[in-house]
Amino acid sequence: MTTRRKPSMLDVAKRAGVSQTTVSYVLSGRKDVVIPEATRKRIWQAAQELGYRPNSLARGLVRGKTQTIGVLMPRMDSSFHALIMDGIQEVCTAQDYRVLLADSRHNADLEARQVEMLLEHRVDGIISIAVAGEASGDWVRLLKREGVPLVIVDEHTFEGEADCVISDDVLGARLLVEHLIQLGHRRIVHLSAGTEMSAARDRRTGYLLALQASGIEPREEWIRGDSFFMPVERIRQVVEELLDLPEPPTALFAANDDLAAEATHVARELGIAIPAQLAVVGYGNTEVGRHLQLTTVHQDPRLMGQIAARRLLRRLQETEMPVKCIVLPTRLIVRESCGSSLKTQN
Amino acid sequence: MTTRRKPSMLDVAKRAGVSQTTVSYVLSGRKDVVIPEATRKRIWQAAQELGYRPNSLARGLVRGKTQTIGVLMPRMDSSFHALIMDGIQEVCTAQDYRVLLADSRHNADLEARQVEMLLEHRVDGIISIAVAGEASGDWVRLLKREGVPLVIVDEHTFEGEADCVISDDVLGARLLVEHLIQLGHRRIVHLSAGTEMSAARDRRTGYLLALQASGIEPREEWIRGDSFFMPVERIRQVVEELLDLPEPPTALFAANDDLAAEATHVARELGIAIPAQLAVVGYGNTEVGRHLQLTTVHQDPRLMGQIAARRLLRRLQETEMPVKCIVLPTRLIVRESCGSSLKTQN
DNA sequence: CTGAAAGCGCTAACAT
DNA sequence: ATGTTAGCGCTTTCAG
Repeated sequence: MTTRRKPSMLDVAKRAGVSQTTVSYVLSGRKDVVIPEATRKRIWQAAQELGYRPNSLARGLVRGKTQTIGVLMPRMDSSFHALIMDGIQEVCTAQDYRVLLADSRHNADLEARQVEMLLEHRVDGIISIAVAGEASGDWVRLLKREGVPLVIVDEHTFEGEADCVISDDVLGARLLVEHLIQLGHRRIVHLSAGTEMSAARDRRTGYLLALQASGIEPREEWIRGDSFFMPVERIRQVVEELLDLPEPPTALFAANDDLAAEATHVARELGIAIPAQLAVVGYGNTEVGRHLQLTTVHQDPRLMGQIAARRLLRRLQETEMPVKCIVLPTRLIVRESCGSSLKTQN
Repeated sequence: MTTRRKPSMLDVAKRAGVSQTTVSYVLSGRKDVVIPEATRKRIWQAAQELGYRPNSLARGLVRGKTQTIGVLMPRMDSSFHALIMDGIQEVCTAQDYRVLLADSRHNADLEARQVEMLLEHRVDGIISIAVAGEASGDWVRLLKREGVPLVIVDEHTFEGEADCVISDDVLGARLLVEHLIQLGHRRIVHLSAGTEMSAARDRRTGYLLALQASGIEPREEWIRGDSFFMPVERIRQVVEELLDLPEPPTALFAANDDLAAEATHVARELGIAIPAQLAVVGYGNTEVGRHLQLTTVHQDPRLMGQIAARRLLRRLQETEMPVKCIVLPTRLIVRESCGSSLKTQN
């Protein structure tokens, strides 16, 4: 049995009795060349009969465009990242763009290599969900030099060098903490996600701003934690430190809902009643937060992904648009975990 | 300013004073051709200086292999899917394979088109996370005909036609329901995920098996629900039907933790105490389940993804391996939601 | 050990 | 309205 080679355009051309060019015109649906309906029919049919399948590698090679974007992210594990991806996918699938995935596994070196990989694949543009840190500036600038459009989601460190899509976390955190203050809390601690990512920094900033605006002097020991991705044991340890303070806090603001959930557990295990003895608030309005009746700030990761994808696809067309930073509004979601009697929808 | 074309291998060859062939040998690291260290050095340096970047489209075109696998899935939203993806990514990144993503958005037609898309991109193989249903058989067989390796995760409908990686859901569900029965429950209802997906069918089967083994006659009205992806309103409605039965259930087995979480909420809103008046158990051992102290069955989606990827990559090498179905073991996780006094770790 | 040459499958001037 | 032709950037016999 001879393994039959995959049919090429030339095969289709022969069978339809036309040139390869005509086949190309018809099959790639060019509207600018006029080709009689009869010819088109013959070609489609020949392609059908042969089981012809276009080769996008060849097409990409000659066109210099691949209809593919690269998506770079630390890992595909948190639901926040997954939902951003879902938004990106939704837009890309609808606009017939493909998505090539690349993860950095939270490693700056790998991140840089993955960018190279995406470039070798000649992606038309890149969306990066967060970045590994300052070091990422190297490849951000590389992309700019090479003219490869880039949109960064949930990180504004490189604002001005690339488009970005973020949510207004300074304000969000501030609203949250002001709410706690209004409820009478004065000793409010912050389970932070460190200073590497802008989202984490912004939330800490909003926290400090709220305290200061109310004349509460923030204490150094009130802020602990260094990443959204601390291992569970580390989170628990940090929470314990926070709760074991000589003057124990009456409220805890966690940098996201997952951290808040973990804090809730630790507190419960320590016999601390929530919200009676400790108010806990999170950030992000995730499923976990909903199930735990956590007061939080709403974020819409899927929407962030959609907006980022739309922005990128648009920039693929209009190359000269000025770079901008799209800031999504935030809003407070009050639930039981902070002991407030006020209720909002959802 | 002249826009300089991207440097090609030929440019590197000229600069290094060798032929393109030699450059190709050196840059693609072929061990079988002997090339003096001096020449290699010159070539590497020339490439460096020119900022040469290989073009994987061209390479893929001539090689007929792309070092890329396609991953097909309904949507990138549930954390279950995200974790499977994470496992796949981990293995692929480590083995220097790329991942091209394709989602079907829960639509059989789109799914078939996405398979075509992946084929047009000449992916070396495909992993499908679940499938849209019976109709997917068409493309499953297409891939087989075309010799494109396929691994299906969390679905064994096409067992025998493609490799698959699933968990032992019949047993898992059975263990869960038997546990409830041991606790004294007799009226146990099932919030089902329908019959389209094998995982959903298997859990229902395990449920029925457990009842029958204990001489409990399952009633038709005890089983409600038709998908893992019902909108929240639909879930709530179904749960209410289940709880409103003339003879109300004392226990509810939900097809996964998310459904169980939703059921928990509905029950609470109805003033039903959990676990005192209603035991609730889920499936999957997700974060949500953990936070809600849900009794459940452990699954490891990341591991499923890793195994699927390893299997696929291996099959890319050894083409003739017989197709098999890899079944992962399950185990019960007892927590508070079922009112059991027994505790297991985590 | 290195090079010349023939494609891989497709597109896009440029004819006709 | 369709065909001719020249690549896109790379790999791979086959010669030397």
